[in-house]
Amino acid sequence: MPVPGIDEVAAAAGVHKSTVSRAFSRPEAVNRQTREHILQVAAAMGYTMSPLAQALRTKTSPLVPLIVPDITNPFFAELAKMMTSAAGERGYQLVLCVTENDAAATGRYLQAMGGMYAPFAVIAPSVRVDPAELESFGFGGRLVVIDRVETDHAISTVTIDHARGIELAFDHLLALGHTAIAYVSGLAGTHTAGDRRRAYHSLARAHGLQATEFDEHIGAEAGRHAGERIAAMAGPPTAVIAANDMVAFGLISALGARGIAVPHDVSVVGFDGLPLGASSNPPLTSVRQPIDEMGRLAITLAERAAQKGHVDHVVLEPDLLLRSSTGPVR
Amino acid sequence: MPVPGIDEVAAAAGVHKSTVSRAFSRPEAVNRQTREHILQVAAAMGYTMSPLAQALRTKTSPLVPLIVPDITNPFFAELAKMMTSAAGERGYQLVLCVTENDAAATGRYLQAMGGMYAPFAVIAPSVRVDPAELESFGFGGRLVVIDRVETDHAISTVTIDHARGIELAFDHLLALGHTAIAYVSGLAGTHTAGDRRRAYHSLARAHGLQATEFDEHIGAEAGRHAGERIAAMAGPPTAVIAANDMVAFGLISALGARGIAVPHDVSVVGFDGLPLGASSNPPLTSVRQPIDEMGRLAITLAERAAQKGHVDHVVLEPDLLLRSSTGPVR
DNA sequence: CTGAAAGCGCTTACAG
DNA sequence: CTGAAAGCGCTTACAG
Repeated sequence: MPVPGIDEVAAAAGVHKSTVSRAFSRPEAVNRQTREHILQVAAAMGYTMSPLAQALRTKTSPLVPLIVPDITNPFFAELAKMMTSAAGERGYQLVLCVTENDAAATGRYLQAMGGMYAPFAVIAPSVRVDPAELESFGFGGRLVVIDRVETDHAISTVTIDHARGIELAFDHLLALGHTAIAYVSGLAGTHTAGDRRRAYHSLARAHGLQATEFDEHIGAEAGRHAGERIAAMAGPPTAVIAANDMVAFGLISALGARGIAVPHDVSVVGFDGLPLGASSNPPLTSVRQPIDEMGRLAITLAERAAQKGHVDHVVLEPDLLLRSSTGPVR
Repeated sequence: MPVPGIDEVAAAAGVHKSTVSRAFSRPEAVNRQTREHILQVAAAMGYTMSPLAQALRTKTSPLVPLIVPDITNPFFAELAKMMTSAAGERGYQLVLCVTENDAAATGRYLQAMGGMYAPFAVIAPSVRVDPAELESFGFGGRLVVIDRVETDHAISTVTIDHARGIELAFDHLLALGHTAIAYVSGLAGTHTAGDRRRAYHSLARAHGLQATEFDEHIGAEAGRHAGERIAAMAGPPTAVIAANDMVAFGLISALGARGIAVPHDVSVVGFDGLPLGASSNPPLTSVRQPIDEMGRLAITLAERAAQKGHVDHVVLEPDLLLRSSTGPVR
């Protein structure tokens, strides 16, 4: 049997379709008995409203796009998971859009989702976004990006205090007696990337320590590459801060392959605090981002931007997740 | 300026909106000059067709749902990535639906996507799927599941030969001289899970070896738990086959925490062949599933089911990805 | 090849 | 509280 439409339900219930419509969408606007009868008839027929027709007519839909560069990156997977439930709790339906680092894809997704009457969008970029360009895709300021943005543009943002995160890692290593602390970059060109490495360099300077940065490749491969370089050094660092957990995994892997044990020979701290780090060898000490809270806030800010035109920039505090990849210098 | 509609474009181009519609949707049905003029005018106005209105009118859309239990699981993330491009190449738009292991969510997603006129759906289940129930959600046989299905139901499937995969791992370990080979389960109750563990047991029997199975918890936690148990054993196995890579990671982590080195003290082989395994410590030897091909095939089978009602069951061959987590028995 | 009309499945002022 | 009508933005036989 084919799916029944609103007219068939109306006929079966002996009312006009506008009454059926109201019974579903504005229940308080219809007589209780009528409504219950309609709902019963509808349920018996297996009727559900067409979200398509509703969206077309009302020019709004519950679909909210989350645009991420790569779902295979556990950080974004975690973010997607958290935001799916955050969105669901507020009556939205998250739709995950993956750009695969295609520069034009963000615009296409925004355009497409605008056509679906998405009320707003959230973007976790892989490269620095141009707010002016972003605004041109029909969402105006009904956008929140999970990164800083260039200027004081009308786009809300949620980030963590990256400098504070790096400081947490640095201080932890200092307290363990380390003075030869290196940094492995390996993030694409977001503000996030810049903020973290800048924080590392100014911390090194402030403590009168030599800064050693490894900055080739992206992600786990950056870590692996740095591991090879470190293994070949005459006076290698005794501790390394990785720009994120994936970088740290790659680093530890490459070090291990060359007989350098973590944390025995070198301490490593990651950044992100992914659950995956609890199952790495050794379990990874890492600066934790409150991903759940970031996701929740992104939805809240986006709603506020859409409804009242507010633009906010909220900065959350990271904390240090102590596991087993760091130890005293020896 | 608000987004222009088809009528405004028609007016600006001096034609009827049906001609504009044709210029976009059936270009060969309109005079070349007229068409080019329309397209130009439309482009100048920034016009794009409403996918919503199109879907409502034609009762078809390019949206195809991929339903997965957990996007945080790298296997599903990998699958989602591969299928996004496979779908894109064929003119579809993948929409990722995450159930979070909520049993009723699959039905809800199917229902919702049916309402969006999705042409078909693909499901990567976390528990054994009931084909009869699945068919009740409006997709009929326009469904492919990535797992075996119970009976010879009218639902297409794509899987790999799990028994062969386990055999590959087992033979590799045997060749390395291992005779005390354990198995860590830790998958939810799909056919995939059952096929793998059955294969292990029958291989052990066939070779006259003792079967030792650890079967508590799910995913990385199952691995960690097994690691603790193994560390406490009087005569521990010298090699372990993990039901998937996440289980293997957890296992190696727990073993490492107790001073048991892989592969020096025990060899470990995973299952899935995730890219992540290249950055683990040590890099993980694993039975690789051809995820890319599985994704591509899922789309193909689904199309065939939707268009011609064909149902297929294709079984792909895994291979062994040799990395560094296995070594000769000592 | 192009236009006029009907209709996809809903919602929402407007009457009553 | 309920019904009748118009309309969201398209497509597609049907005429011409």
